[in-house]
Amino acid sequence: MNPFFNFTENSGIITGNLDTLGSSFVPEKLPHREKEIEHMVRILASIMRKQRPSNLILYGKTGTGKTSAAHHVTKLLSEATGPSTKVIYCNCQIYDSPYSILVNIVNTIKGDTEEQIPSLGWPLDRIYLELMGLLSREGGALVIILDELDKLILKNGGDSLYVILKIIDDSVRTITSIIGITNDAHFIETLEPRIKSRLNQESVVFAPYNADQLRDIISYRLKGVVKEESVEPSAISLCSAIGAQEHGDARKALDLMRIAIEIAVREKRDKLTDREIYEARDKFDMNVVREAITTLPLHSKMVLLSTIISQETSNGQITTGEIQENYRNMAVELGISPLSIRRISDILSELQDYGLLTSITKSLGRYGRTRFFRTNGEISHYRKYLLEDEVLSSFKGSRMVRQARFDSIDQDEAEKFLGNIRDSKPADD
DNA sequence: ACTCCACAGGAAAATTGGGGTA
DNA sequence: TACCCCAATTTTCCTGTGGAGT
Repeated sequence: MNPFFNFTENSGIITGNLDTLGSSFVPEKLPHREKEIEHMVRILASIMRKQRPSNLILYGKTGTGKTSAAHHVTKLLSEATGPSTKVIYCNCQIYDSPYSILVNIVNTIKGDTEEQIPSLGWPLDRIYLELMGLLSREGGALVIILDELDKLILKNGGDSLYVILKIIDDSVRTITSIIGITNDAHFIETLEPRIKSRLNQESVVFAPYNADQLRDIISYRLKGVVKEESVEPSAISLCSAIGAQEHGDARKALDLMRIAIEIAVREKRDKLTDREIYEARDKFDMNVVREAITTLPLHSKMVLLSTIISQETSNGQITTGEIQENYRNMAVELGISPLSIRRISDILSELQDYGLLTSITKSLGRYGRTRFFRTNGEISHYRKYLLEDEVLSSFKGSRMVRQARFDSIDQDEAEKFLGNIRDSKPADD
């Protein structure tokens, strides 16, 4: 018997495609976002009158439907105007330079029928000219969706945005407009005035969903995917409650539901209850950490491993200096040339951004000012995921000895020093 | 009040490596 | 093949900083 058939036969509770619960799926309707969508439509409607609309900025936390709404509205727009309107979606976490964004725009407009330009090698102005050529040829309208716009500003100031705003001015035959999406409401304030004024934006705020709204959303998305009677109402409520706790994050709530259904199918259970939701949550949290760690570049992994090794032996928070030292030793042992101290400092900040580490900056007076780091999750999990790396797997059995930076100081002082660290309260950010 | 530690983090220079061109 | 351009990454250099010691 082919083992794969086990998975087709008993999918008792499933009646449709689970992908519709994924974050990339754009549903027909977005419950509880009617007002926001109407607002967006009203502004983009200028395109129908061959006028340039204001640029739109969508604010809201993750999983509040900003991206879905942008896709939804632009899809409606395309349907209304036909192929003369081009919509380009650009995630600024991936396309984070003027260069890569322009390449993305040009290649999307060209589509499959024309030869794409290479993602590296061409000078910026040549790509820009190419784009201008395309735009004056195509006419119509161009809507550029810039998702995670704040990441773009963070990375290289307003430069990228400036280039894109320039497209708007320079494209005479094509109406060009931007939809910026961000979860950081303050980022606009950090922009240079010349960019801020050119952005002349309308903003749409996406408030977090509450548990009731999340329940509606989940129920709506579940239609046609699973048998209605096989999902207990309390499971949906629980799922919504968890999503509501996570600042009204519909993405997380839907992800949880999807994982829960997968668990139920795999375990051949015929009902979806709270139990599956709880199991899904545990799995979800683990997966996020695992994904974050295993996809890290080698040097970042080494820095993280240095951190957890130090933390294990000192059972407290450890300083940048200690991590640096461990990292260097590790590099020597592996025969890899270490990165500079400055870079490690940045890597530590990155690890913090990923939520793998937390730090507090503390001044110890005579003993300097430094950050104290601590892992966020289970050290054993971190270690397990890190050691999956081929290069780092050689550290499996071996225990690295913490470099005692107190060798030169006497024991009392060292104790006092450690005491300080333990007593220190985490900063409230 | 002043010093000085051990860094943080900004800015600019240097390196790396893909891709085009002669 | 040698060489130029370019963006991205990393290093080098630098100034700034909070608070225990003095």
